[in-house]
Amino acid sequence: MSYSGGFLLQLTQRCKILPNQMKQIHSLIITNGHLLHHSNAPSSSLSDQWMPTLLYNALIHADLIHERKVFLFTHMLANQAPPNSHTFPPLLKSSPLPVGTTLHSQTLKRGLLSDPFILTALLSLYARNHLLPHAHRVFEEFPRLCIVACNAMLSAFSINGHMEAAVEFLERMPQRDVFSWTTVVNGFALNGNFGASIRFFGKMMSHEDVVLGLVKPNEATCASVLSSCANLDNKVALECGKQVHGYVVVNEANLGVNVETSLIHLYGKMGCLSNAEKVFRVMVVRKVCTWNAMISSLACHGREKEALDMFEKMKLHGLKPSSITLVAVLTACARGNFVREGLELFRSMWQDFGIEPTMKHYGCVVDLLGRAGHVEEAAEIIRNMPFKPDVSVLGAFLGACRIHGAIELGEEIGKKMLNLQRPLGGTYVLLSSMNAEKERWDRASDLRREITEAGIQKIPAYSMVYLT
DNA sequence: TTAGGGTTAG
Repeated sequence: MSYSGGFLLQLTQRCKILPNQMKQIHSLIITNGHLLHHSNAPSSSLSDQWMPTLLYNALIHADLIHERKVFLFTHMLANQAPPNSHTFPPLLKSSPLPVGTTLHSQTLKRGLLSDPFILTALLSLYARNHLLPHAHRVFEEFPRLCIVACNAMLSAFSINGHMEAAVEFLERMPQRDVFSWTTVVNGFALNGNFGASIRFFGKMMSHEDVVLGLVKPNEATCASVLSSCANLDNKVALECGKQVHGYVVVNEANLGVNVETSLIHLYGKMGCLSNAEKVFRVMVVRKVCTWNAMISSLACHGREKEALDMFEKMKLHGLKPSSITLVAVLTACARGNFVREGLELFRSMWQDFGIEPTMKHYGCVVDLLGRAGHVEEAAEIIRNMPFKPDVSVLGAFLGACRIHGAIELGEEIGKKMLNLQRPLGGTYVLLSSMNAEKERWDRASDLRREITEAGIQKIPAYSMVYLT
């Protein structure tokens, strides 16, 4: 088996090969008596046995697709190019658990298991597959403690929800860098404890690491804490977010696209649309997620038409909408009563953008039809879904049934919802209210009684007005 | 000297 020059060239073009790597590849080809002129050069063949470990490593590192990395790895073994400590980390990083464990034994067999880069990659492999004890065992294998290994261990605790252990570990580390602190700030957020994430950021800022100038929060830290502020959804968090915004403006030459996107998300979610727009307008680089944040902010605050205009603009900028963009745009359609546009978009999203509708998209389109009074069509969508609807989809439908008095359909779906998961007080209340509105008092009070009998607590709803 | 740890949108 052999590589042709054309294949090699294709591979190197697809991968991000550095100039000096390219020179190495080129010189290899020349020393083998073959010359590459241009892309459609006659396919000169290059025997694999001349491709040394270094070249395979460069290709494995550069390739974006895991399967191709594995292909190159097996190719390398078949051609007696011995893998070394540089070969495994990029492979392990993209490996699912079964492949990763095989590679683990390969490193053991080849005597590479004391290499810190390989150990870090193994630690992360087990951590992201929720095998914390395995990760910890790998951590103990490190011949020398280093800060990167500690940070990987911090991340392992965070991913697996052991935040107390993470904090304790961080406090006992001989030294911490900005990665250490960011990992924990983000860890709390990962586990849904946004308040703790913000408080921990505060702790970081008053810790001697920062006070003495040993550590300085960077874009990742700020993006992470801003996202926690947005998710916490209260006035204190908005104020905290504004402080972070101020900090970044004073301390950095430019904010960076991730911080800017988090700011748009924060301001947009809190209803400060003018602030969100101000950030958006002056941005130099905008990513798909930036547009997503702006579109959903507009969609959720009564500016549905502008959200749709923004979507058009995004496409004009040559960006490819993501699954989340479609959720935001469909939300805008549902709330703005753009039924035709929404349905068209939903039906063509696969064809136009290659995006498969998920539960969220179904939820949006059921909401879209339901709000507009097309209850039967909404039911039809649910019946034809390729997977089982969850409470969000059924809930949107039930809401529509209530608004439009479709009591029979509502009862049917309501029952499904009650069977689907642990009974939710809200579902009973909604069903009961629907019956009450139709003056079916017996059924309404039965449902109310079922709530008490099942020992379900309905969390009282509340509204709040912030004074600015 | 081609390598390891933390980043935003629903």
